[in-house]
Amino acid sequence: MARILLVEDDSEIRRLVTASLAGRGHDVESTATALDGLREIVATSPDVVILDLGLPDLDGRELLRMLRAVSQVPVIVATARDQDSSAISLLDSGADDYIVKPYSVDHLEARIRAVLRRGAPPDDDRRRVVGGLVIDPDSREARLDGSLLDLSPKEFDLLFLLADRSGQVISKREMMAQVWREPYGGADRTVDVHLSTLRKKLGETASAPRYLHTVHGVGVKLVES
Amino acid sequence: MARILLVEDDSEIRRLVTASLAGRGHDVESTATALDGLREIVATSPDVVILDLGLPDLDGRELLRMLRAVSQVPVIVATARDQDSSAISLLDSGADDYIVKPYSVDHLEARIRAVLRRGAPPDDDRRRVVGGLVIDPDSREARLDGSLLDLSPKEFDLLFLLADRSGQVISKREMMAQVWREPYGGADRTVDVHLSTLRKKLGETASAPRYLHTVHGVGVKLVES
DNA sequence: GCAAAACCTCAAGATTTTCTCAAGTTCGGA
DNA sequence: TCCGAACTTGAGAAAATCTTGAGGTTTTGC
Repeated sequence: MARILLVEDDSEIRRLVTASLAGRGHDVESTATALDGLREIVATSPDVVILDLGLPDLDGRELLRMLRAVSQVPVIVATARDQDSSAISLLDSGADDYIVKPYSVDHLEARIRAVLRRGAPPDDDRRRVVGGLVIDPDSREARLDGSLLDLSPKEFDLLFLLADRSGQVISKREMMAQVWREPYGGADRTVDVHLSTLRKKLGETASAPRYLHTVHGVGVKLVES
Repeated sequence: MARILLVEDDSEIRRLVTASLAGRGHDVESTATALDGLREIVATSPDVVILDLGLPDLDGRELLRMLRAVSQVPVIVATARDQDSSAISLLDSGADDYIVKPYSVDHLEARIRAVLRRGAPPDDDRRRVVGGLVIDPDSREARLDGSLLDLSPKEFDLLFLLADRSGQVISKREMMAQVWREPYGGADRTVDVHLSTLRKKLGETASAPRYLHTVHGVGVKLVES
């Protein structure tokens, strides 16, 4: 199911956890030291890392920092109960979840599933992608070439409408109907203004468009280049 | 009734106890060595472990430590009378109860029922982790960077709702429906005020959010940074 | 090439939404 | 019953957003 790297210095625990996760169909590697762990992460890019604190060679926070410099792999930190708060505070140092020892393999596997699920794109996401544009109505985030756009509500709705039917020309009347709530007439300049601000935020102009192409006398369509 | 693992090197005792517990409807496995016992625990996740001290291959305390590293299974330690004090001291090494040999199966079964009743560890927990935020609806505890937050009921429910769908924008209407029980309208400022107190307790403000991000005209979403 | 129509953009004013404080009100337990 | 925590409500201020008017630019039709 998943490729897992266990970094744990206690060889007995390592053996047991490895065996039981492998028994559940996972592909498990393990190392006894932080440095070996780092090496392994770089070499094999596992899906999840389970990282024991209290390793002999490196402090956990230190390791996480180094790890995050080279990888985005989800990390589950395992810690003894008396180090509890320390582990939790690692969550904002780049750890994705934590588990308190002693832990059952059931719990561990639940955590693994959770972090994997978290990273994986949700089943039904309603994202729209057009060229370098990504528009996600659930988080209401729009990105252009990876960087977040700061859009107002109407701007976002408008962009999503256009992206949802990218390639098609959409009339201003239809925009008025979909984004605003006014199906009747009222060909306002309001739409124009919003299109204008959108273009500005997309880094383009009406006369040199990259995405928002005016079709004179008809409407606007969203296509790349 | 229960799935029981007996770890006992004396084959005669093993046979007898197994037979009589099985005769009372339990599902009993047994092993003769500590290492086999560990393996069996990992493989089958029994409900209770009855652990004889004085096993040939490992010291009891040692075994308990290893066992606790991988499992939360309740353990009843069985010990000969002359080792009595040693068994009691194991109680704080992770044992859940102890029984002195020779014991009757009646007594043993009473102990088994007791430890099972005392606390079946929750199968799965429904914790949500978002950055340095940990929200556990089972204990109704929320932690920020490891320290416990003092939240009122509504505040907790609100935070959990947002964390449960972190990354997604949640409308105030939906909060009203989920946290309060008023699916109809009621554009109240109540939600606003609770969000405000939440932000205060999270050590952030609306204009400089760390977790609770307002999406103007739409709602609020919980994401880190 | 010319005029009309359509379109674009700016900037100021209007509107809506949100935030927070403070003052009630309710509810449950001592 | 009384007290206190929790919740609700009201109001004003602050933000953010939306709309509108005016003027300039591009396109279309002739």
